[in-house]
Amino acid sequence: MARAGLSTAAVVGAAADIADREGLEGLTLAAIASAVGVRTPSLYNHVQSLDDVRRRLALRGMEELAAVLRDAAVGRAGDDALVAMAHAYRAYAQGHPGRYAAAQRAPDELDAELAAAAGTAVGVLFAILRGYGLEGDDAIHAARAVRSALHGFVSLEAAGGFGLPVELDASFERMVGALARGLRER
Amino acid sequence: MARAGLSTAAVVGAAADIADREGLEGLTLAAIASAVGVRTPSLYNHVQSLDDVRRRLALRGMEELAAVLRDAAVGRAGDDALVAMAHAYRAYAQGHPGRYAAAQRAPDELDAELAAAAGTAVGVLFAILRGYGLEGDDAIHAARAVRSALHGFVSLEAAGGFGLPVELDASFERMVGALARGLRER
DNA sequence: CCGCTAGACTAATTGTATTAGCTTTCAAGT
DNA sequence: ACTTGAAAGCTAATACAATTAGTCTAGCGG
Repeated sequence: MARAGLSTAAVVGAAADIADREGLEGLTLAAIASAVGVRTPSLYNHVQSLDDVRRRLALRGMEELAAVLRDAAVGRAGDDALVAMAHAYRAYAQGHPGRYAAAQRAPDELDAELAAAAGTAVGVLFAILRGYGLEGDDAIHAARAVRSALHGFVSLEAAGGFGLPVELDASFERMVGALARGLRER
Repeated sequence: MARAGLSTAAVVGAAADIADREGLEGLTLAAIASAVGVRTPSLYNHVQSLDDVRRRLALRGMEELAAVLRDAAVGRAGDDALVAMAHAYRAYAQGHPGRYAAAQRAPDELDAELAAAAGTAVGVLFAILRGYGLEGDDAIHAARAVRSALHGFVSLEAAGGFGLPVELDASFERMVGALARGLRER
């Protein structure tokens, strides 16, 4: 009963570590409680439910991803910006697989915060696309294609979907290069 | 106790329906048992565990996907084949989201059947790429890019990750067109 | 110093997977 | 037809996760 000095942020932080280490399915209230040194029901003083933890984790992941992308793109333009952003994207997904996976959940309508964070991340992409002269519908379609390629690659990579992990860096390089070419030559 | 005439295939079939309807998380032994009109423990006469069900579901999904892709590509070549295969891919993922999601799990080393099914599906893609003059490493990198784009698109689409689902068909068309161009112009 | 609330706890409920052991059906062999 | 044995159902029981209810106390505001 010695106050554990817990907080919502601490709970979500522990959840993030577990999700990154064990995967999203291994994220359990019991595991979180054990990690922060408390009994499971005590977590309910800081979060509403396991699903609430997942939502907060998704938000944190999306915010971190948006920040990483922005940092990568700032001060760059054109292919340079696109390549830097793509590598930052992949690095984040590799370094924080649990948070990245959590961030891919549907926004849930009510969840304005998550939608805002996602908007920030997509905003970085749109800024880069503007450097290619893409605006309006063209930019929307292009952004969807770029997101598809990046998300698809890191998802398949994380799932071991590419068979032998040989030459994955080269594959990614080439794909990003092809994306850049596709954006330029439209 | 009137023999329900159950079989492994029937269990997996019910599981496939549930997964497509409710999502992979909604796939529970209790739900399957209820669907086939049996008590939960009776399922163990036909499958080894819930994870075994998931594995068999993944196999079925990958086999179906491979068949669908082959059917779409057969008798076509070049852009025609690529476009047809891409649309078949998306249609399968949309029509059978649970099976598609199940099929994305890691092969698990031992699972030669799933690996073989995945090999068949990828083989269709390689055959199409050969029509673009791509062989060896070039084909591997190209296949990874195409798979990334397709999987990324259908995943984001299924997760509602694209915001408003406006113009998604057009986005997909354009992305596939860009893929075709990218393969040609290398 | 007092009291009250936030935050911890234990106990209990529900739902899931899984195992054990019993029972019944059905078909194959006599 | 009769026996019998395994396959396929069942109930009962265990273990673990999420969640709720209700209790207790630390430690801060007055």
